[in-house]
Amino acid sequence: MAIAVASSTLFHFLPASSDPPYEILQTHPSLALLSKCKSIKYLKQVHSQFIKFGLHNTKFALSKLVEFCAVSPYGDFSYALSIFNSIHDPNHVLYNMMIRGYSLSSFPYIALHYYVNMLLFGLQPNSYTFPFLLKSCTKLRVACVGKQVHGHVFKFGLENDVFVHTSLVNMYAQQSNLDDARLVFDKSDFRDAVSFTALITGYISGGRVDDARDLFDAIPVRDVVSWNAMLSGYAQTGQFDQALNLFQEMREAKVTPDVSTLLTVLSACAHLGAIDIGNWVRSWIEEHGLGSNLRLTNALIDMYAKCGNLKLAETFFDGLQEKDLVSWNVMIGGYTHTSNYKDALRIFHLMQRNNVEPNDVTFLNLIPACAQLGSLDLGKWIHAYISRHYNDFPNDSLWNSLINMYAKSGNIEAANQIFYGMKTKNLASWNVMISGLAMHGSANSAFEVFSEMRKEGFQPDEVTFVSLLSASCHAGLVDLGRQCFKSMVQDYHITPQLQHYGCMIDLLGRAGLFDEAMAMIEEMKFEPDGAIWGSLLGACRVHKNLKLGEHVAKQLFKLEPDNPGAYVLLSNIYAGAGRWDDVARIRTFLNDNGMKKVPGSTSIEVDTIVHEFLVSDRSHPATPEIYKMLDEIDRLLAIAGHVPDTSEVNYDVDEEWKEDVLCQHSEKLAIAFGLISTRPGTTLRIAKNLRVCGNCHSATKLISKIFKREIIARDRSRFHHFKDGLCSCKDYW
DNA sequence: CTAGGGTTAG
Repeated sequence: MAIAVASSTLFHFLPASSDPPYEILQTHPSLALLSKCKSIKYLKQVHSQFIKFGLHNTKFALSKLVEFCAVSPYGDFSYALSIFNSIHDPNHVLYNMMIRGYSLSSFPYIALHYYVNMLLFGLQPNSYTFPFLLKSCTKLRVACVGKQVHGHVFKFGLENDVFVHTSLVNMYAQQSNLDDARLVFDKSDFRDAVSFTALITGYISGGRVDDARDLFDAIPVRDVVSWNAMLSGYAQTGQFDQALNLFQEMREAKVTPDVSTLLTVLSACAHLGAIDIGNWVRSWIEEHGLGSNLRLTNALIDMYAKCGNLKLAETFFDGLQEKDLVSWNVMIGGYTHTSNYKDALRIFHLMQRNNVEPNDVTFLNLIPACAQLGSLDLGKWIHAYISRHYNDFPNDSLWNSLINMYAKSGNIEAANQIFYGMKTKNLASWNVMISGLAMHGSANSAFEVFSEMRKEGFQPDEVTFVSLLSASCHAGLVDLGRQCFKSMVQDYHITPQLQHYGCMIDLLGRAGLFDEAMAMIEEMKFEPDGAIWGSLLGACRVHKNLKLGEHVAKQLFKLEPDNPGAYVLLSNIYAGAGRWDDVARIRTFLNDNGMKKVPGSTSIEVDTIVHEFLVSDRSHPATPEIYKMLDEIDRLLAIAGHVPDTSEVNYDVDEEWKEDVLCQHSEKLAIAFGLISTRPGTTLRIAKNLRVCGNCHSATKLISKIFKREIIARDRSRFHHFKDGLCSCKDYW
């Protein structure tokens, strides 16, 4: 039934009347309607009901209306104002409601104005007034106003009210005035979970998580909110293991978790890879009918993805009828975090087809995938999009990420352009630029950028030095590396970390300075990790140092018994020395233990599509044409005098087969595909997941000359820029 | 008519 909508003029200047008995009002049927109100239109109908029943000029009904309009998310503040303004003599309840409404608004100072008016009209504030007023003061963040209101609490003798007391504690805690918060807190006899939690939150935001925990342990009766506050305190400070321990205690205490609890716990599981607790949370969610909660499902997707169960993550993702931006972003991020870059791109393309607008988080997850796959076309598209949308509100991380992407895609000029075009650079911008140059073997440029960085007043950190040392390493500049390491310690007071030693040992080993490299391992305070022994083993292979190689391999096996790469490297050293029995022994060992080498794969982007090739891959639709091109390449290589070196083949097989596998290494397949699918003269950009092998390196040099193509190849650790039969690494890698 | 946590992804 449609009810005439009441205009606010109807109740202007109505004579004040005394309310009917409270009991009658409280059970009046029109009040039940108010709680069901979901829109301002419906509210006006309820208002008409009040008029119909003659309640419209009772203070009780009016304060109910004002409360709803000022506080409910479906309310309308201007409607609250017009009602309040129509009342000649508002009582303290009506004033309280206005104060409450403004305490929730973006103009909390107006609450103070109403408080002053209330006093001017001779009304006494009561125990309900101060919690609202103090909330406004909290929002205002003006310490002296809060102090004055605190004074009024004493003036009106309300300091012993639980709610007022807690509001005071909360206000001081939120204003980072922990001393006063503690003072008020300690003075009172009634410390319940609420005031404890207010103080705990203050300690947490002040970084004093352990003090917060002491308080938490002292709470007589903990409720969900106090558990959640402590849990999120641990989560905020990255102590996810502590958060999960606390959650375990919470379960033992039989406290029912709410949505906030579950969100915090799922995020902790995602960070720690704690899939068991994650599974428990999942079944809890399903048993309690929370499966349709979008935020929880997003958190579940994130948790499963970060724990490595991408399949289940995507099942939940697919099951979502209504996906929001976060759903898409966690799915893309999940794939990026677990190095499934092609899938990250796949989800993004799906997102595009569903007409969902990406945001900066989408790109922060997507750009590393482009970088890793060398997907320069998509990267350029993102760059253009970002220039359009974020130029006025620069997001440093986005630009840094783009610099990294261009550098990793071999386009150092574009990286430079963004870098020097940035209005504000942060430390990460400098670091990412220096590391990009290091990857390209441009040690000189890397050190030039470093001195610019110093001139602009930036203090390098340990990351900067990793990049500088690796630049020295890729260029084989032993003296420069030594100087840099020394300067890091003496001039910049940075204690060398394992990574810094790693770069130095790599540099020294690669230069054949094995004694110095071993001395450095002895000297450092850390136990060498797999990467260090691995780089030294690689150096032993290059310098054919069998004796040290065997020793180093032994150390590596101890650390990483399941890493087939170490065995393959040693096998290569044996093969180089012609010790085929040892090669066979290793192969048998690997086969018996079911250890498979990480398959080499190379990707190349043609017309925005990334094509990925494995060794001897025949899955590509253009396989016949690719292999035809491969034959042509081999024919021309042979004419140019290229003889494959078979010593690098890992397994003891027939010479003929060896050469065959060599010719079908993934990079050669990618290059063959690039040659047949792009116009003559186009630069080919390929990205390999492992290190480039010697054969492919010398073959690619020749290919660049024979086919007159620049080939920019990225391997696991650096770039090779092939042109006119030469490589930018000067055959040193 | 009242106070405390939570705004996800990087």
